[in-house]
Amino acid sequence: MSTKKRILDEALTLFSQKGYANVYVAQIAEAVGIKAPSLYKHYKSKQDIFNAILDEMKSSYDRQAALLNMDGSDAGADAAVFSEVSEDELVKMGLGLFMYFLHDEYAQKFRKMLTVEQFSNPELAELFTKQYAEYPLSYQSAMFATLSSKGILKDCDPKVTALQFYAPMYMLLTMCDREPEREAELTALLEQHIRQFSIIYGGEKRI
Amino acid sequence: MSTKKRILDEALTLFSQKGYANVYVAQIAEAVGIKAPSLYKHYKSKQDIFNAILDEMKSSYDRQAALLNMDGSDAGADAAVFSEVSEDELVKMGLGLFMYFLHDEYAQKFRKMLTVEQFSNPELAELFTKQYAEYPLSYQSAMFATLSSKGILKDCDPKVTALQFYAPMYMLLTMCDREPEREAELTALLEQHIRQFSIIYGGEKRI
DNA sequence: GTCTATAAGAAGATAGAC
DNA sequence: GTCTATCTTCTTATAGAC
Repeated sequence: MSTKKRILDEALTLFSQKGYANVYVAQIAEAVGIKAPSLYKHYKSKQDIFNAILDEMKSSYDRQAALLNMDGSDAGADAAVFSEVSEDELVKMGLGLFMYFLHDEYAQKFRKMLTVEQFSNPELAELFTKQYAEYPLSYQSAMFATLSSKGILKDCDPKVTALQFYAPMYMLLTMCDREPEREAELTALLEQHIRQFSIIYGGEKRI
Repeated sequence: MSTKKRILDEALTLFSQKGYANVYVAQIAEAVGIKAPSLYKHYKSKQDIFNAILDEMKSSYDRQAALLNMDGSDAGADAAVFSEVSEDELVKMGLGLFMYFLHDEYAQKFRKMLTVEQFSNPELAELFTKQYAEYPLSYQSAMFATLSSKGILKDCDPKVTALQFYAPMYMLLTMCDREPEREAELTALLEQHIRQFSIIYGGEKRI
């Protein structure tokens, strides 16, 4: 990997652990294996490194969303898939997605960095809400709307239903971020959540 | 108010906005209306100020929990109260609690500070989880268990039910923290959440 | 308890050799 | 592109007068 790219990687790791202000350029340089002044041949300032990470973050979200079909463009089609799955399969899918977001290094570091920097400027606050609330909620909302219209799910406001499905998952994810040693316990709770949701919201044709 | 106390107040305000590392003792002093060196007559270091805030935070939580009967000691009694209320009253109570946590300066600043500092040490991570997940969940869990046993609520795992009730409220709260201008919109969503929860989980005797 | 002056050191960034 | 040496500025903290 190029030095320029490796600087971004190591900086992201450090920023996600300590926050921007607690990371010194010398630390980033050391992690990369060079001295601090060399770093300035690649980026003109520490802030410039942060901005580059943010740019990367924005474009990577699009890639990731496309990968997971979570860009909101095809929720109807996904709903068609969901409508065929059993409760066990729903659990498997939910857990799989959860594990991906929990363990994917890139995703986890982005999430932590945005978490600790969210109040440092309004642009980051908006990005945070979009990424971890708006986008997933709008996608799931579209999916639940389709499922409701087919009578597979109880006929409730899909936006609220999405909130009730997603918010617990997100809370458990952030708990795992803080206390990774509790992953097993929290994952079990996640599974219970999905099963109970499926029972409570299932229409005649239980999903 | 004593200078010593005012230092804590102003420091908390600044820490919650910018994070510990981005706040300089000179800024705290200026907010209090004194010069930085004077501050060292009250606290021996910047870290000492942070620790004092943390101590205050811990004890204030106990006071607050007692005030709101949210210390888990009396969830059964609260359930008795809940079992008598209508859906409208449940909404009113939920919104009231939400508004308190959203607008109470102390509560909001604590929450923001803990949010941005949660990964800086394991003790803070644990405190965060306790305060914003474990405690509220265990309280509500006890309450829902009582409601279930009385047939007022569907007979589901109370821990999961609490998660599904609380996590959406907490998510909306953090969204308001980031983008206060969206309060009206998000509060409306909160009300829908409570109403839908009440419908979905209501037993024969709808709460 | 508050001030001014200042020490001590950390951290971002640059200069210029290789 | 990387290094050593260095500059500059910022920041915590102390000394000592009032």
